[in-house]
Amino acid sequence: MPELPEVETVVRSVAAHVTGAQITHAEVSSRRVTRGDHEKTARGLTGAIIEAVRRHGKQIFFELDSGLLYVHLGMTGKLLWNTEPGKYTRAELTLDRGVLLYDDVRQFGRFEYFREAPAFISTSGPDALSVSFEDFFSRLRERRGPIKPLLLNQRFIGGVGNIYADEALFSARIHPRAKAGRLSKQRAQELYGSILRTLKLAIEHRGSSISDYVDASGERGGYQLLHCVYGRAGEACCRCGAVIRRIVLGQRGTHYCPRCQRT
DNA sequence: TCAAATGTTTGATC
DNA sequence: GGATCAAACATTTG
Repeated sequence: MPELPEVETVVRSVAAHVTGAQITHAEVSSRRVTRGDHEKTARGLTGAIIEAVRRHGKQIFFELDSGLLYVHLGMTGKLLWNTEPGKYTRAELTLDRGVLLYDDVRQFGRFEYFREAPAFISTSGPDALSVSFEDFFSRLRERRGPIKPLLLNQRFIGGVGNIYADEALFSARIHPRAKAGRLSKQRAQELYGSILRTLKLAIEHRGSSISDYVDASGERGGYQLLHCVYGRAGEACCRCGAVIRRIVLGQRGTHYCPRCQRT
């Protein structure tokens, strides 16, 4: 479900409620989102104090006074503050000042306690909002494949998902099949700037709500109204009027303007 | 009934 | 060894 702007919005709304709170009780029912050991997560969280909530790419870290809670929303995960648990509630944390739920229909997400930061965290690439152009460009040049799937690769940069990859490529006028390593420095600069601008603007609009994304307070985002290509196949390009096309690239639906975007 | 959905991991293949 | 690609995961919705 969520990409960097949605995760950032969730983190901000959750952090405002839970920073400094103590977890008095933890119910964790899903073995899937805890990768097998839901009891470990429930035990580790009980009694812990939440010192901070951070985001790296699409990953969320609740820093505790002992250990950490790692949350990845996957496709359908939600963190909800002070709402009633439902059919898809996978974890319920009772805090000294309210209740935090983890809901996840498809259970592609994760909600897991670790005493020490696990190794897989360091395999994630630099956050899309923090990576420097030099780093971005030098690693871009090593890649021979198409640019779109590379932007979705979280080891390349963290945080860009299917919506914002398509929107950023449109903004930079780059075709999703363009070879990553063949982009000129100038076009790479254009892309880098487009990624940052697109993500920051989406954060200002509190993310994109395509189907059911909501932040911790149940609020929908507004950025979907500003999408130029994502979900607009068959409609007119807002820049040139050509018909927006949808193809499948790297197993993901990919939307682009065949006239504006060059390889 | 089929296709598609804001994502990642795994295993095969180049 | 690395990059790339398809399949798998589970469920809903059109």
